[in-house]
Order: sequence, then structure tokens, then C-alpha cells
Amino acid sequence: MITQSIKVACSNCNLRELCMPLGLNEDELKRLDDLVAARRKISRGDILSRNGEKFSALYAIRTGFCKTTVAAEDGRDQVTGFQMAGEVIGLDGIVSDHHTCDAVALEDAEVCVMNFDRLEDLSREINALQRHVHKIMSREIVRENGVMLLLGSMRADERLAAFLLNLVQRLHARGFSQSELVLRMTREEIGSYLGLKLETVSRTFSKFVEEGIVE
Amino acid sequence: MITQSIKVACSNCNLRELCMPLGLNEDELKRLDDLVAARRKISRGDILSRNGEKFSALYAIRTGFCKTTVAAEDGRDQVTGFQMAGEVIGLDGIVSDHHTCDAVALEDAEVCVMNFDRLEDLSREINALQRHVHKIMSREIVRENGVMLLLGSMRADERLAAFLLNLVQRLHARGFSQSELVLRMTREEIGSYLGLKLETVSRTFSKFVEEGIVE
DNA sequence: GAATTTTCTTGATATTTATCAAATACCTCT
DNA sequence: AGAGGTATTTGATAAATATCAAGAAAATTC
Repeated sequence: MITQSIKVACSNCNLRELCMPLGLNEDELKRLDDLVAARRKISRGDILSRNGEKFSALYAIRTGFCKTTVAAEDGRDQVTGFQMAGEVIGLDGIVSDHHTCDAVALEDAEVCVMNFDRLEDLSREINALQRHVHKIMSREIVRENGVMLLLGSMRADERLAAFLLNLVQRLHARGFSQSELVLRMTREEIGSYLGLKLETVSRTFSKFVEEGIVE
Repeated sequence: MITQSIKVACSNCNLRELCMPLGLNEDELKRLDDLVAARRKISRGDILSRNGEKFSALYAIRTGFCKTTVAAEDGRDQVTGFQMAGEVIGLDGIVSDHHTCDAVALEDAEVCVMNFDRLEDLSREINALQRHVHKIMSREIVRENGVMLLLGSMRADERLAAFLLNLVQRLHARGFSQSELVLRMTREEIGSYLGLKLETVSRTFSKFVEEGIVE
């Protein structure tokens, strides 16, 4: 685990509008800076947090791309999400004080470590922050509802299309192209997320190419 | 909409340990009672909250059984959960200030209406309540992770078994039998939740009966 | 309590996706 | 740049689940 001790500030961060509430005054911003105690650099394949591990902090992604997975008792595992800059990992750990997911970097990444006790303290004092924390958690619930809809009632091609559209939208909100994207995850990881086997994902991609929908 | 004006108190409620944090002092309990402004009785089939509707309150189920569903643009819909006494409905509405699910009573039910702005106010003042709200949302995220695992990587019989076990566990925690349960939902609703067609659910039940797993 | 509607079960068949297998393409490391 | 490993594609076949259909059971309504 490499934890940088250099002091980094939300107040200067170009992702602040993704991670943090708007409309804070200077004093509030300064206290926010104290919350993000450190950044942590992780390399591709590194595990940011592991199922069973004690929960103490949320991680806001600054750069890079991650996935989260849950495991069944028999070892099967399921990708539950792909996270990019400005998105928060670790909410699963709050309820039982232990993580229930693995979070893994799909490329070299940098995350801001936010101690959760301090986040709770601060969000009692800054209404906008409290509201923001609630919204982040609610957003995750709504996202997962959407995944349930996808997994429960869509065909393979619909699932893949919905997945790609969602990725492009999120990337576009971060200033990337609306028409191109680089897939950081493997066919197998996409398949796991979409409840499909990697061969089915590959075939569906090929079908999309044939139909001229994607290149 | 029938809203009872009779004053009801968390402090006397036998479900308090499910809905609310433990270890509150008398003063805190009294303030909690003020939060739950009213109870609302709903009949089977009634819609508690509807996709698109303005969000203002969470609902804690006091008696009865509900389901939540999300809808795709093309009209397909997906059951995202079944809720019983002590469980909270409405967390999806926080992020956008509007509900994104429909919540429907599967039998005559009674819910406690908790104004969310007041819940936020109060949870800034009562640490245990703040923590509790966070845990409730985190629990929902973890639950949905489990459903994603189920939908993404289990076969029909595994899905149904996991579903039944989960129901029995939750009912048992509420004092009901460990070996018997009454299903308040139709085969179609179970199927929607599990990503299966109602015929498949029915066949799988029949298989379980043949195998002597259930009656 | 009889009629009507809804839900459930079961069978036959169709469709979708998984599995197994092999060849190719792509990365990564030295 | 080349070797070795990993990821991807594609084909053939198998398995799981969906679809269509019809009768039985259960619930609801009048």
C-alpha cells in the first residue's frame, strides 16, 4: 500500500464538482481539504479494498478506472460496477463496518482516501455535505436498480448496448468523446457485469460491428 | 391517500429496533416521535409512491408487504425488491428529488411517513441516527449487490432457493416460523425479481416439491 | 355460493445463451 | 524485436430458459 503524504486539496481539484457539493464557502472548503487526508496511488491489478476487510474510509477516484466485485460462497464472482474519475467506492462497507466487495484497479489509478468517521463529523456541520453524501448513496441505489433491470429483463445485445451507452455518457460528462471509448476491462469482466459469458459478449460485439453500430 | 392524524410514537413501537437506532436517550426518543408525523394506511394494490413523483419522505413499513419496481422506457418492468415490516422504502428518491421506482402494497399495509428534510435535520443532531441512516442506505446497496450476483451468475433453481431462504430469514428475524412462509407475491412478481418467466418459477417450485425440498 | 377472473401448472416446441474447442490477435516483458 | 502468455474471435454443439397453449386451481366479485 502506497499512501502519499503530500497534502492535496479538494479546493483545487478539477473533479470537485463530481465528488463534492457545490456552493461551499471558503471556510467549508478548507475543512473539506482536511477530510481528504491522503491520496493513494495504485497500480493496475492492485486491490484497493477487499471483502471482509475492516471499513474505515471511502475512496474517491481521481484518475484511473476500477471495478468492484462480490463473491458467492462457491467462489463464483460477479462484477457489480465499474468506477471512473469522480466516483466513490466503499459505500458497501458502512453497514457492517467491513467491506463486502473487492475493489480492484483496472489501470494505474489514484484515489482520495476519505476517513468515514470524519466525513460523518463534517457532514453534521455542513448541510450541503450531508445532503451530498445522501445523494451519492441514493445514486448508487438507483444505479443498481438499473443494473437489476438490465440483468433481469434484457437480452444479451440490449445489455451490451445499454452498458456501452452508459459508459460513453459517463465519459462524455468528463470531457471525453461522445463517439469513441477505450474499454479498460476484459470481455470476461464485461460479461460478468452483464450476466453473460465472455464468448457471448464477443459475439455480440461482432454482431454490432457487422450491423455498423460500432467499430 | 389516507393519512391518519393520530399521533404515533416510535418510542412505543415494537419495530423500533428494526427501523431505528438503539441506545437513544429519552430526549432523543421524543424528538424521533416528532419525526414520524403520521402513519398511512394503504390497501392491497395501492401505490405508495410512483416513478417521477416528487420525493419528500421515506416510508418505514409497520405492517404488510410491499414491492418496488423500476420501468424501462419500453414498458417492461422489473421488481427490484420486496419489503416487509421494519424496512424502509424511498431511498431511490433522494438523489434526484424524485422517485425512480414504483412502490406498491402487496397486501393491506401501514407505513410510517418520515419527512426526509426533518430526518436530515435530526440526524445532524443525533449521531446515532445519522449513523443509522447511513447504515440503512449501505444495507440497501449491499442487498442490491447480492441481487446482482443472483441475477448475473445463478441458475433458475439457485435463484429461487436463494430468494426463499432470504425471505424465511427475514421473516424469522421478525418472529415468524423458520420452516413455513406465506408468499404474498405472484409467480410473475417472483419471476420478475429473479429475472425469470413465471412458468420457469412455477416449474422450479414443482421440482423443489418433487425433490422434497419444499411443500 | 355461483360466476368470473386471475393465477398456477404442465406440456410441446423455439430461442437464447452456455460450453467446449481451436485458431488468431494482442500485450508485456526482457 | 521476439517469446511467452493472455485475451479475443469464431465455430459446433449442448443446455437452459422462453414462448405458446390449454386446462386446473384459487381468489374475487356480485
